[in-house]
Parts: sequence; C-alpha cells; structure tokens
Amino acid sequence: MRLRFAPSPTGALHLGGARAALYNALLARRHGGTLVLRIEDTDRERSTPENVGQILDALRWLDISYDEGPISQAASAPRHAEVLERLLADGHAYRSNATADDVKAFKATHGSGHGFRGDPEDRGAVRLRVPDAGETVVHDAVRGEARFAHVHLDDPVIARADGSVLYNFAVAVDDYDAGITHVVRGEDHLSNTPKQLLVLEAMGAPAPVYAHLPLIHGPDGKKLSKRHGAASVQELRAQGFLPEAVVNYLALLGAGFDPEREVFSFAELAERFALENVTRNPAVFDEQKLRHLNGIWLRSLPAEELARRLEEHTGRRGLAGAAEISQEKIQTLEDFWPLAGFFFDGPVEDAKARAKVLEAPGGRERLAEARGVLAELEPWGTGGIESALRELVERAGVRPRDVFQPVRVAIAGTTVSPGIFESVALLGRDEALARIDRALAPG
RNA sequence: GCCCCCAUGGUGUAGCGGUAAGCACGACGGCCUUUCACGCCGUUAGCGCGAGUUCGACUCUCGCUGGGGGUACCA
Repeated sequence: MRLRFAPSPTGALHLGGARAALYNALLARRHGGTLVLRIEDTDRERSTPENVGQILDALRWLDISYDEGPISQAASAPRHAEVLERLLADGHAYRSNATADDVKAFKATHGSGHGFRGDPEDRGAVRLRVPDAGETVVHDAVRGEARFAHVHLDDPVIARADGSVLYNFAVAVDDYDAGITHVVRGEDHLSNTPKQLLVLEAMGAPAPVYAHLPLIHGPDGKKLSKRHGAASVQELRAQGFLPEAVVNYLALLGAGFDPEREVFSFAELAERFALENVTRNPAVFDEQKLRHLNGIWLRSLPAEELARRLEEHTGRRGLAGAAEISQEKIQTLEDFWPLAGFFFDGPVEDAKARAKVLEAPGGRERLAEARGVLAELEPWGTGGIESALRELVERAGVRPRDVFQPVRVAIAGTTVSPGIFESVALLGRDEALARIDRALAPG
C-alpha cells in the first residue's frame, strides 16, 4: 500500500488538509504502508519555499511523518511532456485555442447536455478528449460509486499553450509514476476525479483506490476559512492547543472509532482506523469540543512535560512550579498566563476585585491577620500555610473565603488563581509578605 | 445553469427493518469547594418534508427541500 498526501502549498495547513494527512498516516501505520508527501507546485506563485516550509513544520508539530518526499510535482516536467506527446500522438488529446468563453458559447448552442468538444488545431492548449458516450465511475472507499456521464464533461485542458501542465493531469501522472495505490483526500476533489481517471485511462494506467473525505465547515456552515479564527493547524497551535488533542479531535471529527471512548493517541487511532468507518457527512469544526479534549490531554501530561511546553509556548523560563499547580485549572497553553502570570509579573490591576474583597467589611483586618501568621510560620510550606490560615479562620469565626480571598487578591490582584496555599507557598515568604503589605498600604 | 456529494438534538457521532433512538461537547440546574477549574449527579434538545416498499421504517426506493463541493490555459 502506497499512500500520498498532497497539501496545497498556501502556507497554512488547513484543518481539512490536516485531517487528510492524518488519515493517510493512520492508514500507512495500520497497514504497514508507505506515505509519500507531494507538493502541488505546478502553481509557482503559491509554492514558495516559505509556504512549503510552513506546511512541513505543521506536519512535524502534529507528529505526522511521511516515508518519502516531499516530492515536487514540477520536478517531473520532462515526464509530463513525454506523456503529453504520447496522448497527442495517439489521439487521446488535441491542441485547441478554445477559451472559457468559447466553451460557454458551445454549451449555449448545444444545450447543457453536451460537454464541450473542441476541434483540433495546430497550436494552443492541450485538451484531453473525453469519450462521447459512456460514463466514468469513481469507486470511492468511503462513499461508494459516483457516476459521471461523459456527455456532461467538457474536454479538460491538461496543459497550457506554453507547455506547462495542469493539476488534474500532473496529479494523475505523478500518482501513477509513484506507484500510489490509495488516494485519500478531501471531497472537494471528487468532481475532479473523473478527469484524473480519464487521464489514467488514456495512459493505459490502472486507477488507484480513491477515498474522499467530507469537508470541515465553520460554525456558519460555510467552508472553514481564516474568518472562523482557527482554520489552520498553525492557528490552533498559536492558540495553545496540544498536537495530541488536535490529532485526536480531527480523527474523531470524521470517523467513529470506538463508541465507548473518545480519547485516543495516534497509535490507538491507527489500530482502529478503517476507511469504511469514515463518515460521509461534512462536519462543523467545534472549538468547544477541541478545548474539552485539549484539557484532558493537558491534564494527562507529566508536570515537567507541561512546564516544558508552557515554556516553549510563552517563551518564558522557570515555569515548573506554577505549571504544576495550574495544571488542573487550564484547558489550553494560552490559559496559563492569565491564571498564573502574576507569579512572574506581579499582581494584576483589578480594581473591581480590590473593591469587592479588600474594601469589604473585615477584608483588610483579615489580610493583616493573615500577614501576621504567615510571617511567623515555620517552616514555610503548603501544608503549614494551610493549617495556619485555617486556624485563623477558626479563631476569627469567619468563613474560609473571608480570609482566603483577601490573601488571593493581595498576591494575585484578582479573585481567580491556582490554589491559595500552593500559590502563597510558591511565591515564597518574602514576596508574599511584600505583596500583602502593598495591598494593605493606603491608596 | 449543469454535474456530483451529503442529510440523527445547537455541535460531533452510535444506530445498519421491530430501540424507552445510545454516547460526547455545549447549555441549564445541583453537589463538592478557598476562587477558578477538575470530578460527580440531574435536566434540556434529534431522526428535514412527501410519497412509496413492508405486518412494521431513523434505517430500503423515489421525489422535494435544504446544505456543501465542482464546473479555470488554479491547486
């Protein structure tokens, strides 16, 4: 089994493309196949080294590895010319200067039931000759048969007048040359498949197994795009999602794996993946669900590993302690700084929190008392801090929150933070007392 | 316009002729609790419509409607 994945080199690895890559990788892993990565670069404008680099980087981040490639489509130009000549010579293709308008005019006079058929000319673009009768059937591993009657197909242009080839031609030739046996890609390619099949047939080449995956839509039902905020793997990464969660989510989005579970590693997904289980419905990208899964993966990370990823994500160092006590409170890497940034950057300015907690009746008194016990505490530690503060609660005859919240606001500036005992302990006695003093200071 | 694909709660899915239509996310309510989370409990909401086929349709067929994709000398 030889599979191939050919992302559009636009720079962003779209979620749909990422899922196609993932499914190809799962299949390759499951069946011991080979995954070939090809770069669609007949369009030189898009396939800049930067764009290709970004795609490769996103794939690497997802931990999707390929066995061969990336192979440049443009690199096989001589071979394309050779096949073109042969098709021209044996009458499977012909040259024509017909334009898109000519095709429209043809349809207008012949009716919609007739695909465009041009008259051979000495020069011009190369069109593939579609048989007048019959149909081309796409046998699709996920959706069955899709039949395309030839009378509805226009003779497709397979090469420009300047000799450069077009996608539908290049992809068919390249897949054949690369010995590709399975083509798993997005549904947007389904309608183009008969053209590719016709090229293969004209070449006398066998057809690979096709599988077209449903598209991924935005919340508005439209095709997912930048407008939706997170249309690419790179954006998800920037938003603090874990690659494990993205892989898990993308896999789940298009196929049922096990009704009893929903959290799967790449290896577990590979064990269960089957094209037959891929759904035919287009799916709507649901960031909420992704966040949910991300939270699960995030919490399953060893503390040191989470710290490492947070440091990489934020570009800050020394996050281990804060990471550990924040782990069960954050869903994405991005959630970390708003919650625990105060450890490093000082208390945030939150006038509302101050007013509500510190200026409330008894707020300052409790804080002052807490300062007193913390100053005396020996030794300094989470357990000791907890007993001391709880003892204070007891003594003052107030609710736990009446003591804890003022302390929280004093050290963090806000009413939300990791556990208060852990936070105070992590901050250290000097810094904790300093912050409390600052909060207590008038004005 | 023409061609192709798709259709289970707001979202993702399970279901493959007989079910009280299951699970998950979300939302809502509650418990837990030092905040926020986590965890736990409960509630909410679904088979697009119309004909068939059948003793019996979410499940099969056809039509309609709706959504999506394609229709480039783009990929």
